[in-house]
Amino acid sequence: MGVQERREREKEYRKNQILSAAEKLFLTYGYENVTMDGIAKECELSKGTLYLYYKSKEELFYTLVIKGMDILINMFRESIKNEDDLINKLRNIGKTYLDFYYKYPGYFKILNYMGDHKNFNRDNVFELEKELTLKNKELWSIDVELLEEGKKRGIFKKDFDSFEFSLMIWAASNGLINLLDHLKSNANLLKDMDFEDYPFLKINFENTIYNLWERLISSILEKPDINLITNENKKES
Amino acid sequence: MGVQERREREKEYRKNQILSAAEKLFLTYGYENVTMDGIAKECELSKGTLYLYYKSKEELFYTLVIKGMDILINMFRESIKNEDDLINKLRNIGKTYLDFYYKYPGYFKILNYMGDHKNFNRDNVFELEKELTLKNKELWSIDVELLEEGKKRGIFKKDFDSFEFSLMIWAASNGLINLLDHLKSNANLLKDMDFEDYPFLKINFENTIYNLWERLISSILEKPDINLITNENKKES
Amino acid sequence: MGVQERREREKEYRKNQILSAAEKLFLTYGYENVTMDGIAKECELSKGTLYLYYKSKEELFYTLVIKGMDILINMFRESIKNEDDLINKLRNIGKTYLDFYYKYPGYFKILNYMGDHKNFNRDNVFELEKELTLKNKELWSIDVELLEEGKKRGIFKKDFDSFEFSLMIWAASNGLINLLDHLKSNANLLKDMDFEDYPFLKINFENTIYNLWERLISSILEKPDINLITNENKKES
Amino acid sequence: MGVQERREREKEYRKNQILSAAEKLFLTYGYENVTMDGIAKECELSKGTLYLYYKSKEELFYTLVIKGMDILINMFRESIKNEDDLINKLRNIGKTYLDFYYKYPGYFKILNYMGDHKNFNRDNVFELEKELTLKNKELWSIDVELLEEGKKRGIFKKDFDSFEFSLMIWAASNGLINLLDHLKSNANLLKDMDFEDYPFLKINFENTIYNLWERLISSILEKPDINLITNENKKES
DNA sequence: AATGAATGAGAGTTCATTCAT
DNA sequence: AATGAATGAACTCTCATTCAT
Repeated sequence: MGVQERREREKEYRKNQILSAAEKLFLTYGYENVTMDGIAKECELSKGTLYLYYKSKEELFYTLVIKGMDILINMFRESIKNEDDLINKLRNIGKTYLDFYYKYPGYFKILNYMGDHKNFNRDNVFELEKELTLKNKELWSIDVELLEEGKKRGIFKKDFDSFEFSLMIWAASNGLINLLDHLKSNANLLKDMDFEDYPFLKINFENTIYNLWERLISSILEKPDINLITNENKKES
Repeated sequence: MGVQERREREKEYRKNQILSAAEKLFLTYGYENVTMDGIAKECELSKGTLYLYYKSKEELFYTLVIKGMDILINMFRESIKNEDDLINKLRNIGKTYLDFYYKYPGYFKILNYMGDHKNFNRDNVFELEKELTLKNKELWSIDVELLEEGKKRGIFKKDFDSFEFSLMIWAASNGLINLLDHLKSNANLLKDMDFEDYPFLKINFENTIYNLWERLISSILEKPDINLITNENKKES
Repeated sequence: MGVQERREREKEYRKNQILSAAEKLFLTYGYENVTMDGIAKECELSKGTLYLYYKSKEELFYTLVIKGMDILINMFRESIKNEDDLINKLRNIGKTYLDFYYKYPGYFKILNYMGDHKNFNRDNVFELEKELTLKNKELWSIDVELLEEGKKRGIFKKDFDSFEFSLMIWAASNGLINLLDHLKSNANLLKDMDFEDYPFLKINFENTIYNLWERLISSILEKPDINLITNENKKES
Repeated sequence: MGVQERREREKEYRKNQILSAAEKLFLTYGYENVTMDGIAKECELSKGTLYLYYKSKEELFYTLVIKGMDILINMFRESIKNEDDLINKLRNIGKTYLDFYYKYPGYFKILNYMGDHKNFNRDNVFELEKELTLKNKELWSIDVELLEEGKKRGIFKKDFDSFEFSLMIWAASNGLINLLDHLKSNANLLKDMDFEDYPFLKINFENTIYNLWERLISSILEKPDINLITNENKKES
């Protein structure tokens, strides 16, 4: 019946309404500085209603983390589907991670420096960490396969460990984006000081992260004749 | 006179006594999982006394962050003092950051992903962020100067932005160490799953971070004939 | 007409459906450990529907107490209907109270130590206590009449107050059954201690309560030549 | 020092202050209808202070139960210390139980029909029930020993089980006192109805309970020539 | 008649901070 | 200077009841 369908839709809508409010607050203030009262006020529902849709604050946060991971994985898969060139595939992965941050800065944060599991109940931590680890492995595997294939085809050198390189490039990207985020979220603060002319406020991070990937990719090329993206041809973000 | 001096000394002693207890607890359990009661018990003073020396829990934490930064800055300075070779100086900075993590994992954490400022009072956040930014700038400047000098001497290429590169290499290192820390603190969890044979548990992180630096440094060398540290000559940690 | 009748029947059916669910839960878990959600789930109706038939959780419980009292009264009446001997009539009343406990332990409980009226609204307490008192009076009157008749017929002594004796024998029985119930519900606990061989775990309560009645009845007999039920001829429960 | 002593005394005073408030409320309204807020208000302290002296609501209640048990045991011991006659010793025990109720009605209630352990944490229930059972056994043992000695000396018949009789007389007394208490606490209610002339409002319970004991003791005497306390020589309470 | 989403007051407990001693 | 008892606001979570559909 149409009634049941509508109910289902409304239910889904509410769940999202709550999740959005939670996302906004968790990302801004961190897990322990967000209260259920706060989330209730943010989504203009009563506190009791929150518990109709999520059985605890923990579950609400947990849901957010899982959702973020799924988005990320999908974006990675999409980014290499229609690209044939091996090196470009690698590049796309790098770009995609930055894209993810731009599109979903909240999720990016939650998946990163908000990811220490506080006093979560042990079962939740276990499951959460298991899922995160599996997804991460999946993510890194994409790189590893590309690198291995490149070695076989003689595009990449053979004297490095593909998994280690994959981990390195991924972690490094993470570090850069985190820095970017930190600077962005403190931008107003920095302006209130006398830091307007500080060099890191003028950095084009998009370019910097491409730069990082180019340098690292270049370092494993059998024939490193590829032109780096330099300051001459960077895009303004 | 002597009396006042003694008083001053005793006051300093108390402040340190309290800070040591706070350090032990904050660095182990994180800001919100530590109570003033806990700190009082740890340093065997009464709760009231804590407030005689620090005006709030916030200030106590704040003091620790600053202390951590100072430690880091000093380690950086030390690491290049007695090294003449420009490239080795750069390398030393990379190594030092990892050293800092190994020696002071708690401080590393509070300077990084514990660095989201909770709901600190605005004045404290402002000052804290200001100091952090200044120290960071100081830190990056060391790199920038080395790079600029290298350019002048013809050791490094001239087509890259020194500040951007400095930021990049530092942030990338940060990302790698964070990953290392995350894996370490979840090692037991990962073993409880069926992840014992997963590749990232076997990675030598010390080597990986050197590797990262070598690749990035190599990418800016005018004559990239330097041998990378490869899997053949890595150290076991 | 037929429609209205059907409606009436359906209404009655719903009321019973709800009451049965409530009965099951209240008698098992006690008033405060039962939620309206729980009752709704148990009778497979929505929570809102409950309020269509009973105006509050209180009223639902109240209805059960009254129901329990009616069951008890009926059992008492039945127990003496077909017995001619005066002394046996008295004995039957005693037996019946134990029977009631065995058949309806939940009702026994709510009529006894669950009978402290929580924070019921004053009107309900008033009415409840009024009905309970009336029923109790009815119950005790049965004894009183038997005793008075016995006095008249010269079977019982004349130097005691019938009402006082009736009260005494009833209250004493209550105490014994309560003890039995308490021991039963803590039996597992007692076994977890080293109390398995404790004497009260081996007591045959059925026999004990008969014993009590025999002793008390015997104490008012004009010719106390009646044999007590002793350990020799007790029944196993 | 005197200071420390005073502190100790004040601490003890506070503990009692809180316990008294808790006693008053728990006994009147029952465990679940009393809130920590309520207790705090009653003893004119803040809610937080309660937790300085008792670590939970449960512990507060638990403390009350234990305290009540100790009082009761002591009263029993005292009641037979200076009495040589065996039968009088038995009588004293009966009297003492009623005394306990008159002196400490709150504790009496807590030890009886408020004694179902709600959702207490399992460890507390276990310990509580263990202590209660041990004390009860101690209490019943006094009777059992008296009865056994009486059998040996030829004062009591030999055809009954001492433990069963002890249990019976104790439980019966309990039942009577509970009834008394129930009637007392509903006396106002009963007067608001048209029950002023109801027979149970005129019962002298003190006499009734003596009466019960006399009848039961009499039923086990080898030579039952002892005069019962009758309506002629009863005391007014 | 029946639903079940929504409410909001209130539960037990924690803890940074204050202040009389 | 040092104490630690006292505070009270804030926390997460529960649940009887209401009401639009």
